[in-house]
Amino acid sequence: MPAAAARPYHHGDLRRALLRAAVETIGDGGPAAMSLRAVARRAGVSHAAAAYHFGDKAGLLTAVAIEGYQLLAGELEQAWATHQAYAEVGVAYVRFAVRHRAHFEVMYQPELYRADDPEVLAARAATAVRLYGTARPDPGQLAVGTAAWSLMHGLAMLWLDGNLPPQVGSDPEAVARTIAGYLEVPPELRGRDIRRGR
Amino acid sequence: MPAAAARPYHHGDLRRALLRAAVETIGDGGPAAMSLRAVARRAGVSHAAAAYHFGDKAGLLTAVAIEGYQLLAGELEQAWATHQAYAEVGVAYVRFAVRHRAHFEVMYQPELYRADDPEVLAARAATAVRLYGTARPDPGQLAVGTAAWSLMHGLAMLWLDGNLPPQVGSDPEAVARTIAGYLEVPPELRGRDIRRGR
DNA sequence: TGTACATCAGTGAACGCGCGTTCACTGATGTAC
DNA sequence: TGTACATCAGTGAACGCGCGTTCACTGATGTAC
Repeated sequence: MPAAAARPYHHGDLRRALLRAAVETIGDGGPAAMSLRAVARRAGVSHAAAAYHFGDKAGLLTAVAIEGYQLLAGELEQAWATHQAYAEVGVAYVRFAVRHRAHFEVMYQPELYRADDPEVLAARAATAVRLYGTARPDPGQLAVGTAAWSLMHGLAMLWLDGNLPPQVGSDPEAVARTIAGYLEVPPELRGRDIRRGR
Repeated sequence: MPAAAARPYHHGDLRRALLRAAVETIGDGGPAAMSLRAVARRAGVSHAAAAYHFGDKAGLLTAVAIEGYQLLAGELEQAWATHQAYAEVGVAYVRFAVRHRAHFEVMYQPELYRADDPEVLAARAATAVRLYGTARPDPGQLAVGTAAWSLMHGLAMLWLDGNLPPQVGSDPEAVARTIAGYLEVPPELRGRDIRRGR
């Protein structure tokens, strides 16, 4: 067992700690503010340690994107399992964007990381399945799914950028639920419509 | 009249040329790739000239944002004037994002520029009026307008990021028109509905 | 239980680079008389 | 028409900075025997 007083030479779980530090750094200043050096400073290690664990800067951002897509897929799945309502999947999407802003901002800027990484592709595909409701959408599902995704993605983006007028209020999930009601989703895709208590 | 052969010391319209060079540079590599030096190189002048005309880097990006909002407001207004259909305003929004990608990417990252600049605020307000159909939307207009804006903004973002599945095709305006059809817009806000030829 | 050795984890210094900003300057243009 | 002078537009060099990457190294851990 290492001595508890002085920091041990080996961290124990530095990779995870660096990942968290990266997310915090992005949360503070956006993806542009994330440098390997800034992340290492926050984690209290030398910047070479960050390069050691992730190879290079793109490797670290790729890890952030993978974690983000996995988190998002999980939350969308849980929303559907809990509510059985398509609208609530959209609400969960917006909630994820607001609560995990750093992940979200990285995920949707593929030029920041290695978007063709197998783990990225797999995690992103898992997200798409939840958004379209199926792995192989027919044309109708594709159109509705793209509309729903666009609706929630747009709200998330406009919200995060602070571009919406102040009158829309301060509760992004409520806004998401409201505007989801303006989308004509065919009943067979809709699920149990909790807005009307059915 | 200056000699046509050798480049004259005075450019004539260097400010405009630098602005165009900035847009081209952002178009090539995204906002992160835009530096005063890269822009000046592209315009064929010293980088100090760029600082002279715009004060600093944020000043140049502010100019890009202003131009973008003015262009967008003009195109939305023209779309309404031409089609008298709310859906076509949305299509014009997506078209603008695709055709003026560089402007669009800067506009919606307010931390890149001086978002509180009076010209920015004015041009952005002009855009908002076109999106909401009125300068002072009532709650219903606000909700529908936010839904429509989110829908088109989300499509534009997902399209530009390359995040949509390939099955949606290669014509963003057609996709915009399709998904606009899934939005329940009250008839009094809708305008002449060109989808049904009325 | 001990010992040699391989491997893993993290360090610290060095490198070259592009950057934003500043500043004294010079070339060109406009204007007052 | 000319001349002096102010102002505008653009230059080139210099500065200090943070960055990503590389590399020889060292401390710590695990393993074979």
